[in-house]
Amino acid sequence: MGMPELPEVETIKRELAELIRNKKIKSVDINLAKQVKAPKAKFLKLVQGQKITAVRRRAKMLIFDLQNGWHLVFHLKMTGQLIYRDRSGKLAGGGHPIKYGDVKDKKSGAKMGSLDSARDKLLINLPNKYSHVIFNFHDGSRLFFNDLRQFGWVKLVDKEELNKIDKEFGVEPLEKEFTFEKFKELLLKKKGKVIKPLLMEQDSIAGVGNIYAQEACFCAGIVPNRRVKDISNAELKELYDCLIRILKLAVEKKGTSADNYVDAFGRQGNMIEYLKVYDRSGEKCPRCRNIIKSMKQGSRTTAYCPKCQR
DNA sequence: CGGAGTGTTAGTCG
DNA sequence: CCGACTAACACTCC
Repeated sequence: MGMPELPEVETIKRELAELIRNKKIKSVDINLAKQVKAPKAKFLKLVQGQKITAVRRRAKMLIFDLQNGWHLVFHLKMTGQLIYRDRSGKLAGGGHPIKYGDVKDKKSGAKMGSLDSARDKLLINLPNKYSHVIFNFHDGSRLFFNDLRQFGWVKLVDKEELNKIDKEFGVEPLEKEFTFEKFKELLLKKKGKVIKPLLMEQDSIAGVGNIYAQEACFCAGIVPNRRVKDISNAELKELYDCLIRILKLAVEKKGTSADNYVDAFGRQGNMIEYLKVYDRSGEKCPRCRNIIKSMKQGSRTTAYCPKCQR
């Protein structure tokens, strides 16, 4: 559970933009070829020696612009990580200790990110057995593409292919063009559909996944299996406001680390303590103290409060 | 020890 | 076109 959605990828993007923009890729180690969606020789030829001119995000994808006009596109899927380390191989950011999220695991009570867990220990050892692609920069710093479950990928695309990918995705919910009118128009095009899974359809609204779709529904007081046609205009406005507010807060908190996600420094995000229903089935609703329930929608879990959400 | 659960997305099938 | 389902994978939880 807990995968990079828009806020997590946005966090990595902002950090990497500072860390690797204008750096030159000296070499790339491809340890697991299937995660690189290009012939290896072509990939190495077009990537090695190139300067990264920009780091961008589209939906849940990270894009590195290369000086030669090609682009690296990353999708982290569920357990992908992009972690930067300077030439010392230790902590980025001037040698200060990593400030991990001060978040307690609600099951064990142990502080997450306290370097107690095996995963945390793996994390400070880079490369580790999940470091499937490694970018080595000219200054000795490195970028590790780790992926436990190996669903993530990096593609090498030209401008035309990038445009094609871009067109497959919908509106960016934190951009100006995501107005309430646009939101309504998108939803009402599919008014027979169930709201929560619809919020996650990438070709309508880009970047919303299972966590933030659940949270938006809770915030708006809408039960996640309502059909769009049964939701009033006032409720849709509430949902729209909630979605934007939650995504912005999540970016501010550097994302949700429910499981594998860490930012470009290898730090956990701090959003989990602001989540109201996600992974809280069986706990008390923070609003009405009734018990939070969960249901399956498609193959994914949705948690909701049966009293607060109608 | 073993089976279920975890979630993103492409793909298949009816 | 649509929904339902599965595969890809590895680890955790019960």
